[in-house]
Amino acid sequence: MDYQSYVPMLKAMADPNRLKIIDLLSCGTLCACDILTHFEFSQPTLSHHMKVLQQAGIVTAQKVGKWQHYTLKPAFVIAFLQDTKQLLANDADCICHDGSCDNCQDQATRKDVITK
Amino acid sequence: MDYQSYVPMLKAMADPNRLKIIDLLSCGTLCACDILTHFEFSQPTLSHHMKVLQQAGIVTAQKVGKWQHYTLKPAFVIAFLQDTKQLLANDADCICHDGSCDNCQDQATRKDVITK
DNA sequence: CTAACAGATAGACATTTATCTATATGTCTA
DNA sequence: TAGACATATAGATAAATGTCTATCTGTTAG
Repeated sequence: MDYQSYVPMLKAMADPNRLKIIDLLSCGTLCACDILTHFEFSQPTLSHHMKVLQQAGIVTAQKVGKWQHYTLKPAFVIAFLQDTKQLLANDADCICHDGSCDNCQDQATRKDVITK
Repeated sequence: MDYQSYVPMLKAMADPNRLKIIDLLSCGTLCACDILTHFEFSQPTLSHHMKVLQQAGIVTAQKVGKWQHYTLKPAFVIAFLQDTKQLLANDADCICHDGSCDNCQDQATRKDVITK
């Protein structure tokens, strides 16, 4: 599979504060000051986290007057779920390349879990 | 949502080499020496990465003679996909707690993406 | 029993990262 | 135009992390 975009997404998500930000934004667009009310850290720290999320392609920013509006990118939601399913699926994309390795067993079971 | 197990999983996955190990194991059980052939780093480094994956609940180890057999935990596959869907879903579990915030819009669209 | 092999542990080191304070930039309002 | 407000940037620092070499433990085979 292609790790080029998936790994940066995982890195950006692998921080409890940023994960909570994503959770907040899964609700919809929020400005920085609204997000900040949910945390104990400082405003520059939030600014840093938002930059990380943007660079990972998770969030977009739109300036409206004084406010910076942050939105979860639909493309991220789609890509992250697809990449995750592809990673954990034991299917034709198995790294053994031909699906014939001794380890390519229990495919049906794994697929059940992933597609349901 | 509950970040207690999800964040450590994300942390463990957010390294390109460990992600490749997970990809390899999504094929099925492998011993350490087999995994090592796919990488440039040293044996102690692999040992370190496998420990991280175990502590995150992603992988189980079983010693068979000299060999350590590593397997992707089915519970991880299930939990990680569920947590991911719950995080990215814009549903009743929205952090606003009552689904009534101004931002709770476009729910139908997001849900389409996640459940299909 | 000894040597070879698989893997784990210890400790060091360079890099990354999450955070802070101080300050700068940009925007609105009185 | 001045001041208040929202956000970004700069620079510092402590902690975490990925990697290495050296060494240790445990298992198998001769």
